[in-house]
Amino acid sequence: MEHADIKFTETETMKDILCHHPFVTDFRRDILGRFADEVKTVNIPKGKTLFLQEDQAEWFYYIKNGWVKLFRETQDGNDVVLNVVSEGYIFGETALFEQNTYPFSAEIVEDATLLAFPLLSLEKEIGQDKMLVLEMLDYIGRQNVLKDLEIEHRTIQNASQRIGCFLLRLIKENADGPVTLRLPYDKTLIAARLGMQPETFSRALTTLQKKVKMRVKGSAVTIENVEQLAGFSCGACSGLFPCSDLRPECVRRQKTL
Amino acid sequence: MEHADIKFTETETMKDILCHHPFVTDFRRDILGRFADEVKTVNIPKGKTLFLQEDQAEWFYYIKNGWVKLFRETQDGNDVVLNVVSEGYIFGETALFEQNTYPFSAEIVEDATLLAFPLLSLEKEIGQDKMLVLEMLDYIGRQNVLKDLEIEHRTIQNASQRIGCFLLRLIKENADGPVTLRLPYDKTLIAARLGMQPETFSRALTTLQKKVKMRVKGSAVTIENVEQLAGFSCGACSGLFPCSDLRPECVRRQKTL
DNA sequence: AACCATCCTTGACCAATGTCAAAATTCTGT
DNA sequence: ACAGAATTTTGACATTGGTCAAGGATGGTT
Repeated sequence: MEHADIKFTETETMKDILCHHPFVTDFRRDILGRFADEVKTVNIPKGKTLFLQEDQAEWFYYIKNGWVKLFRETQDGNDVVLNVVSEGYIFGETALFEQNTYPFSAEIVEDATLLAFPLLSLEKEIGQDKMLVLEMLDYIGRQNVLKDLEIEHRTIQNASQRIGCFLLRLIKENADGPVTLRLPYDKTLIAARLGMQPETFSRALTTLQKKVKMRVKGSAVTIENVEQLAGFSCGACSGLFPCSDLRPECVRRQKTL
Repeated sequence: MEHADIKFTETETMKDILCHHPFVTDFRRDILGRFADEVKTVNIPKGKTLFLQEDQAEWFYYIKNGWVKLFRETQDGNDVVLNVVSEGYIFGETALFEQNTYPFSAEIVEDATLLAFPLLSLEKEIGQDKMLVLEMLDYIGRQNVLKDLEIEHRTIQNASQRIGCFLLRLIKENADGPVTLRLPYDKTLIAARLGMQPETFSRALTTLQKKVKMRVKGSAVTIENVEQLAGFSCGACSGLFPCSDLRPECVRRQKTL
């Protein structure tokens, strides 16, 4: 694996971008002023490794667009994909709790534009800005709840149900009729994201099409009846569809601490 | 399931207890003064349900002793055990990030003594005490990393490896020779904690005894060679034995934000 | 000690997923 | 449109873990 050859560009529309981000939106947008000077925009092509687990951590990242695989490698050489994240997600900031080393590796899996913030600045700001700490606490607290959900999914949902659940969470709007969507990255990676082998994914997807009204053609998926799919997948989950949120990791909660 | 008939007792040695707790130790012990008035000690027998997922959350808890099962029930009636936690663990505080409803259920699985803190006080103090927020951020941040580890375990370790990993984390000291320990709660529950059926647990434990030098007699387990067990289990993990810490969820990190 | 309830183990069988190899399909650049 | 690479699917089979039912073991109570 090859480390990313990161190209730093101007900070340009930093504020515009960040002002739409859940992590710092809603109140205290002015904090951005302090960060903006130190933020770098980086464009990274598919396939590059951003950092490896245990690396000394200098930056944390905000995803402007693209997809990033967060994963770990076991002693005996297997990969475990913890999550594959996109626009609006922040990662790498938990290095602050782990002696400034990243607790997982990160690889770009679809060409991405990231904003890189120095961890040192975050640490400094956290010590000084009460609102920022609260934002951060809120963000990480909700990540926590989502990770419990992930544990739940990997424990009791079978392969087809996990795929159905994955598809449901890709749906943006509350459409009544048929919904068509495009798989955001390789099927092999989706399989890994869901904790299964590519072959199992392929077969389970076929099974799914026999159980619920839907069609798959390449990376295009048409779900005829969202409710039916939800019935199939969400029965093996403690939550009801639509889950707390369609892209829960990227959305701020309403309440303010 | 029956709700706990909580008996409130005097706050007695509150400070003594809390001053040894990672959550509030190290600096700002004086914060306890403010909490101590509102803390209740509760003794709850095995089998009682403390709260259910989605319940309106009033309290968060610190475990003084005993064991508590944190779990969820799926739509179709299955239980998923997220964790089984004991002395030193804090739970229920994430309700703050979920509109004050608990994101999982909690049941006492071994007679427990808990300290109950009002969530309202926590919320209030968080808004006022910068150090407390930092402590909390640190605590929740490390929980986050541990949950990733749990996802990893449930994804790639097989049944025997998960059991071995579980046993290793029960070992308190760095013993060279044979180590004897007692399973802290029912085997059926350990199975659920590790995401497998009781029958699978039973058989996998037998398998484990064939693969590494160890003996099981009832709830007593003697591990002849800890290194060998670690070799067997930790190969399918991204970490090396001994893991970051023996009871990582209960230990403060060295560094201070 | 005898009884009961609970917990744990075992057997027989089944279902789900993983593995390995090969074929089919899709994608990319020319 | 084509060649070559990469991705995905399929087949055959192995392995793991789940299910159901029965049998032991264990612990507490009388």
